[in-house]
Amino acid sequence: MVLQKRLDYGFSGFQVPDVPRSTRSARGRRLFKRKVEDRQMCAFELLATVAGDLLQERDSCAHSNTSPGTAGPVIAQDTVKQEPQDKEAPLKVEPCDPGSCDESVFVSDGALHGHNGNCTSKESTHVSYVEGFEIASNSDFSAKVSCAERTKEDGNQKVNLSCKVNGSACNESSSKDKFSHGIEQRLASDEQKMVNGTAQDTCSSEYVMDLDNKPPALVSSDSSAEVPFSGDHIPCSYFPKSWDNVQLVNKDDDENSSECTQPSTRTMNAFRSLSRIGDRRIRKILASKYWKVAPRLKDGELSNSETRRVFHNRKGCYTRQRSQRNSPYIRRKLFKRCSTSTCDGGLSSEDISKSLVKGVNGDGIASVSQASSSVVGQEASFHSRGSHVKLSIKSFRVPELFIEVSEMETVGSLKRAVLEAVTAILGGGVHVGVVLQGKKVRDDNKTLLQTGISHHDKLETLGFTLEPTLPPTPTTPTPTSTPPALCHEDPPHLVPQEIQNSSSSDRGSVPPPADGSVDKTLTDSRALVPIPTRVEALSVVPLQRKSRQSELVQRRMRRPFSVSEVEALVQAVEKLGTGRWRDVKLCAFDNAKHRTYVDLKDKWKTLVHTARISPQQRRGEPVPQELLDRVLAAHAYWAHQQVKVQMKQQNEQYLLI
DNA sequence: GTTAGGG
DNA sequence: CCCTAAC
Repeated sequence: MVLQKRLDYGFSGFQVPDVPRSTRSARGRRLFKRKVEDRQMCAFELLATVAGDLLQERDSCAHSNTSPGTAGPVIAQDTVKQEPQDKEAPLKVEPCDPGSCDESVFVSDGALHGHNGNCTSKESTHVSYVEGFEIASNSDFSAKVSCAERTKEDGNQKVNLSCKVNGSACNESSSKDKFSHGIEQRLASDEQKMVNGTAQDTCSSEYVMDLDNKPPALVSSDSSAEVPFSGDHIPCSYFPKSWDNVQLVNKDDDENSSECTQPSTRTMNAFRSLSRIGDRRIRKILASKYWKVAPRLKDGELSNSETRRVFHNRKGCYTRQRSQRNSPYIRRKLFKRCSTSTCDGGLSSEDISKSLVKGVNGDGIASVSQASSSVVGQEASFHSRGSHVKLSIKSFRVPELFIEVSEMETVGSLKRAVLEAVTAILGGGVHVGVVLQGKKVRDDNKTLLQTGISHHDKLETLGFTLEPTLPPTPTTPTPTSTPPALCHEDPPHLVPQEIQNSSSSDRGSVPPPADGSVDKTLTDSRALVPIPTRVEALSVVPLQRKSRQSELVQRRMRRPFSVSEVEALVQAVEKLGTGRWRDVKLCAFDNAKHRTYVDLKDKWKTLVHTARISPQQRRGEPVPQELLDRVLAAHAYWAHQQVKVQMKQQNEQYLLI
């Protein structure tokens, strides 16, 4: 039995066929490839690793998952049951509106919170989706439940979301009712939009329904049957509210998930296990140097009231978030680091104002809005002492990365490809832009107040962008006429200001943060860390990882040689000759950190080439012909010298022999 | 780390 | 300007 599972991880467009690899047909592979190609895949190690492991686990279960006695996409109610492993009360999920969910049901997750997913259902016919989940704590339910059904007309999935969730672990009945009611309300409100075909726009932190053209219940009892893509994929459009609260289930689940003794058990265990894997991966990533990881919460650390607040917050932000395009973004709890420079009022992290950053458009803009949807219980209090604008950036829109994988590639290859794509971007510099009311704030020297960012102003229109360090308007110092230091004239330290100014932009380095208060705030907060962003699609082919990766790595800023630099180079080469580029560098460009000896060598190469072509063919800032003549002369001279040296050496060797 | 050369 | 083989 292959269960339709749907795990959203905050990325859109990542699809994995729900079929054991061994049974994946050629058609399936083609479909998969097409899917991968059609939908721009987003890249994150998180995504790759999670998805890959999901596949592996799912496959491992699917292999032993045949239930020959079962016909059609039906899972008996009892098969969905999960044997509780802990003493916690089982999570109970049931459809509240059988009429609208007659062919579909529910699935719930409880695994992430330490529940064991003891799910029961009424009138269930098949498990359709695990729609997502909120990871809150192990003391309260937070499963997200959805129903899906196949429309009889066109086979499209119509989504009926009228499910009732009862978290039996939640002892407070009012809380339960509130939660259930909230779920119902929210799901019901979305149902209409879903059916109306706006589901693609429902990429929200709550859930995303993907109106796939595939029927949801291509669930076959025969795992050997060709079920290349049973409408199942891992759209990865959902990102749990707070990865920090993702809790690992107990380690015994590893064994349970591998046992796969019962279809439902297998599935649920697999799901739980997969979720945990995702968590593990997520944690791994979040623990990387690119993230500021908020303190982990231990199991049970969240009280029920906190959980309820989480839910409430979810509800609060839902309507905003669901309006987002189905675009990848990542939700992340980011505690603002309270440093003396940013929190001179002595505010603790609890004082951090609460804002929600969300992905907005294709430009990778994350906008900040005051919202009561703080991920984990941060209070929405603008502690505006000293008129500080306090922002808590919780998410950034993730740029789309196009991952091209051969259909013959393994999931591992895919993972590596995605990883490299991400690494390539993260390895380079990313700087932060500020968008206010849709306009990019370019003046870094303005104060927040002057820009219109203050604690008085509403911050809904404030957004941030993460951009490659390639500056659209380079702040490269304009070349001056002052020639660089020359080895035979000036001491190396007397390098023109032009070069010295450029010295801070060495290869791979991020331009220093602007002194503008906007950027200062952001950089000081350390909340804006290089989440990969790039507007253009990026592609990676696993088989050509190296070359592809090279395209992805942040390129150095292009810094055309000024005439004065050329003159310095020519002069140095005239003296030192070609082939001693390190000496040339030390002699004439010692303080020009952005000019490596390789650069000088390359420049000489281009100078020689330029001197040999007609002036009409030359581009860029014209180099005086006099300099070019000297280039040719020096080049010829040193070439001749080199020949002479070689001849001499050959003669010596000949004489020795 | 440098140099040389292809891309 | 990048990459890398060769040293």
